[in-house]
Amino acid sequence: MTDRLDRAFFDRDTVTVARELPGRYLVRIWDGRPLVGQITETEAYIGRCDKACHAYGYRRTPRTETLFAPPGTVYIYLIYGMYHCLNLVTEGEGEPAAVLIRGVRPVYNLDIIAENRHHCKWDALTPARRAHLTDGPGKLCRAFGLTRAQNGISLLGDELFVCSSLPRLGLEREDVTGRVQAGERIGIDYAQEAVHFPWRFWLTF
DNA sequence: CTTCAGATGCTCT
DNA sequence: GAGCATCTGAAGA
Repeated sequence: MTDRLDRAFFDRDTVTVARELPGRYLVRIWDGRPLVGQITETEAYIGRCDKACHAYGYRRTPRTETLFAPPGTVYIYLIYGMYHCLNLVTEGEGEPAAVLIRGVRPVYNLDIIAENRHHCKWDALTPARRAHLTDGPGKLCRAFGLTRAQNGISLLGDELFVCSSLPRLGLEREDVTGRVQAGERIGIDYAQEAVHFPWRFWLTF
């Protein structure tokens, strides 16, 4: 069986969830096939206390409505008019908070992932191009076919979910706790003191 | 390797 | 109308 992360995993402190997501597998069912990426980079956003969060101070607007949904809900928004960002809602219901997935490493159905990004096969990509295929929030959404059409869906459904292992695909659980680094978040210069919160986590080699 | 400009449309004031 | 949780290709070092 696949050990899929359930609501209880996401119904915890957001920074803890963000720290524990690297190394797990993001699974997107695309045209009936699983596109899989190993999560490599995350960031925590917490409405209660974080000026970088769209729902800072419990700000409730049409866009932030999804952040108030139950833990395990998918929050996707459009950024810079052309890219999407994937977030996973955390903490208790009514606490607007989420983890931004900033990067994954492609591990299964590589040809489809390459096709979605560059309209070519995986084998046609240079090592440098492979390394950067899904290493940004906008890139991975493009590669995994995620848009606002998926905003509000649940990770407990069958379109998109996160697993600790996928034995049927030969992907075992990895304990990467010793390889996770923490640092400041990216691209939030407007967020004053929150700029320095060490709420970004990434996998090292 | 690095910097830099430009793309593009939604969201909230 | 201003700004945005980004990415790309071009140009330079």
